[in-house]
Amino acid sequence: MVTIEDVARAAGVSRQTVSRVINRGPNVKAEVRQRVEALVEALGYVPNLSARRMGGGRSFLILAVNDRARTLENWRAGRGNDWVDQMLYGGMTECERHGYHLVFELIDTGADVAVRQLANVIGALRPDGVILTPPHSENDALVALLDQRAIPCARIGYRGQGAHIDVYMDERRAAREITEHLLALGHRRLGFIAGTPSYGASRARIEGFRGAITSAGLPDDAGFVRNGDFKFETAAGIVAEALAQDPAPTAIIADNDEMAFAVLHVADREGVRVPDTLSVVSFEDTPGVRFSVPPLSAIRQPTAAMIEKACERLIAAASGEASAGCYELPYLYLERASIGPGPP
Amino acid sequence: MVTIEDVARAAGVSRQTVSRVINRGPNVKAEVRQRVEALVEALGYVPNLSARRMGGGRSFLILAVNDRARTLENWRAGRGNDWVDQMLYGGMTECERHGYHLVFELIDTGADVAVRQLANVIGALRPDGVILTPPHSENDALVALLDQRAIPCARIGYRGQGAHIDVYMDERRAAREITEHLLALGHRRLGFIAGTPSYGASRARIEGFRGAITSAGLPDDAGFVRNGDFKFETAAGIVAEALAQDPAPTAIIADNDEMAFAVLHVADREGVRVPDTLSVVSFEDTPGVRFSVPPLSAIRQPTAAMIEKACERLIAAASGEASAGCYELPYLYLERASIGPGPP
DNA sequence: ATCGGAAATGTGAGCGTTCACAATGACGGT
DNA sequence: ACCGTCATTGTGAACGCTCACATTTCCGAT
Repeated sequence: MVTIEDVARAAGVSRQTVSRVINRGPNVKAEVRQRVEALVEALGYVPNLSARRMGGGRSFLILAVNDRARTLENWRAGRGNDWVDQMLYGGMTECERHGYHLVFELIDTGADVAVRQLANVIGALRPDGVILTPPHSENDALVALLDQRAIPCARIGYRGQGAHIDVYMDERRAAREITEHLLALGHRRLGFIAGTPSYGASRARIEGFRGAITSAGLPDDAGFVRNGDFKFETAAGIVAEALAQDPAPTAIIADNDEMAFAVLHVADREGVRVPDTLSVVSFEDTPGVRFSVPPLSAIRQPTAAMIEKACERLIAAASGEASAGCYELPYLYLERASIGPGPP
Repeated sequence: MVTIEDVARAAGVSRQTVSRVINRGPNVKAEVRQRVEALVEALGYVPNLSARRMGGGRSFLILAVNDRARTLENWRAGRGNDWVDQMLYGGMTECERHGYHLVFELIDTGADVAVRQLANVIGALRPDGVILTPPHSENDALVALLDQRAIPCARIGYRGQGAHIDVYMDERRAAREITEHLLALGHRRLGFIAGTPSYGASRARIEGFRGAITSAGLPDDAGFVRNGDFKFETAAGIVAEALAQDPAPTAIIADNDEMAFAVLHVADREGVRVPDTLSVVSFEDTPGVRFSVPPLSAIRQPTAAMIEKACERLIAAASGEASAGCYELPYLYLERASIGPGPP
């Protein structure tokens, strides 16, 4: 393999000058820079990342951390992992732009285990930045560890005090807006099937849902909230019960696609037409929703964009820029056939 | 950060002895080994991968290469990327088991570009092994580059001469078996909507499909083949035309889910009931198929298992074991409601 | 011509490992 | 007690880069 020394020799300069050229450092004569660049190209020289890291302390690696249980569960269930997929998309694209590489790892949820596992990974890899996704983004012990090791950290789906890089969307506003949208369509009896309360975004959405109902001057029982667990079966039970009420809800918001599918399924079984007598909206928008019958309207987290932003800020941080801050990204609302006007 | 030297000092041994312990080398007294291991744990020592790579030539990195166009297209279309997702699952799980890390990269399709891009990535990362997925697994220039750099390489979905690590499933047999299954159900008029002919697996499946028809003693026109492009629209056109034939096919096999969805869509539009008068099978099985109406029967590539196997063999190769060879993995056939008996 | 200072370039050291080899220790056989 | 052998441990050097600093070159002002 050709090293920096080979290029230096060929160009008749010292390795440090070649190093300056690669790193776009100042104080290199234009003529020399060109000559070196040509040689780099001609010899096919590619700087060795390990050596760069040894010499200069930068690894050109960004570590993206996901929750093991949640990720594996999706995989094992054959359910796919759109979140992971979107992360990869946003992360890789941005990393590539800056000559960085993305390494994806899973760590467990428990506080102690998580810290130990993260310590191991950053010890081995020495990434220039770490992306924490829910629920790890809410784990202060992990953030403390990274702070102590002076590794910049970006939290996804979490809004802190501005001392770190926080990238998120406004879950509450999204829930509020979609609820207002349904109210404007004439719905007066709404249901929200939430996920587990431990899920921060879920709590925020419930707030938004309730807020919209209250602000519209409607009685509290115009909108009911039930906690599911993101699973089909549980949600199906909740839906069956809800549809049996009198008056029955004319619109249901589900916290994720699987539960929204349960709504469609039960509605079909009970002879309730969607969207004619029941409107359905989901808070996830995995690829499958386009093929459900009818296709689901959904609010989608800007996952790829969030990870892209996180990478961008982390790389900036590694380059010495000040980059902490709170970055709110807009969500997408994708209206499809599962939503329609309320009762006359 | 604590280094090997710190551990050595604390244990009262030399760094080389600590190195032997970490690498499970021979010739270390049990008592010393224990003492060192305890200290490693106590001090939280984690070997620095960059330094390891500098000293010993091993990077503990596996590089997984995917096709950029195909991957990005899926992402941009909001279609998700089950393949990538499955790769990650199988790859990470296996890498983690051996203290390895998986790095995922995209490269373009053209021969020259691909070689240049791969050269850049392996130059920077110096991975201990590279996984090539279709269509790169069929690109000899890439394999030659890796051979020249002495980096072990695993090809997914391709069967070579045994000089490399090839991991694949028998596409032809899968197609043959599903066709035979349809014939056994009484279908006598079958259609195969293939992808683009440049896709090797697609060609193999066509062979299997035709083989089954012929072996059953049926005339060639009992099974027709049409080339689509994996896209909904094109497939929809093909299906509309096919269903208008007399006699119309009673079973259609599609090369991927999107085209299978097109079959369902057109059938519904034309008033053809699935599975009553038309059976549908897909060759992909992304998560969404479970939610289609009716759910699609499908043959699924053992993607995660293939990548897992590839990683396992690559890591073995990096550890000095002989590991080249051809590894055929079993596919899965998932029968769902889209398939039924043929006409009486 | 001379000098000062900035721009351009070069030099030694060090990053944390492993390698190849050297040195020491232990143990059994004579 | 002594030697050979093997097991165990230690020692420089090297890997390919960047850092901090030293040196040289250049240019305009005196």
